[in-house]
Amino acid sequence: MDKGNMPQEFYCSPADVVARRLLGKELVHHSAQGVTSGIIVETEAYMGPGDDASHSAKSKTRRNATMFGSAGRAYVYLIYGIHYCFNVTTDCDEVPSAVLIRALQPKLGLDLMRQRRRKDNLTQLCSGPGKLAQAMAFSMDLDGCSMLSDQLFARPGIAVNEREIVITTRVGISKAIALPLRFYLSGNAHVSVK
DNA sequence: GATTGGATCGCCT
DNA sequence: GGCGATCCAATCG
Repeated sequence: MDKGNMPQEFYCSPADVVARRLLGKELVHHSAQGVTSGIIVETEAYMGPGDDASHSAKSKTRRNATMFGSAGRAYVYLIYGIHYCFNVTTDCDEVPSAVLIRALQPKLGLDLMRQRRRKDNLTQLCSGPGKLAQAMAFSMDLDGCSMLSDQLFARPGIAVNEREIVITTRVGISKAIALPLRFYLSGNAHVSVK
C-alpha cells in the first residue's frame, strides 16, 4: 500500500525549497518496457512571475499550462525541437512554478537506460536534462501526470547533508542569469556541469 | 504571416 | 569551441 512515495505536501513549497529537498530522492518511472530509476543529484528552480527565465513568467499557454496547475505533477516540454525536459510542479495553486530535474545517478533499469540512450558509460546515461529524459522515457505523454501515481513518483533515496549541496546559477538561460537557483550534490560524477 | 531564439546534445574540427 | 538538428511560441510587421 504505502510505497514510501513523497506525499503531496512535499511539493507544496516554493520551487527553490523543493529543488533542494529533491536532492538525494529516488525518481522512479514504471513504463511499458520496465522500471527505471535514479537518485536526483542536480536540480534547478523556476519560480514563476518575477523569474524571467521561467516559462511561467508570463501568461498561461498550452505549452506551460501544467505549471499553472497543482503541485506534484510532471511538467514535460520539448526543447530545441529535439529533447524533452522533465520538471515537477511546486508551490500553491496560485504560483506557477517548477523544478527542472537536470541529472540523476542511475539506480534501477540500467540496461534499459543503456538501450534507450545507446550509450554504455554510466555517467553518460543521465548527466543532463535531455539525457535523463531519454533514459527514463519521459516524453509529452507524461506531461500533467501526478507524482503520486503508481507509474511515476519520488521516494527517499540517499541521505543528503546541507553542506554537500552546491548552489550556483542556472544553465543555458539568457534572462535572470544571476539568480542562485541551481543545486547539485558536491563531487557527484553524474552532475551535468561542475 | 514570417522570423527568431530557446531550461540541449552529440558530432565535428 | 562550433554547429546542426528541428518544434513551439513570442515578437515583430
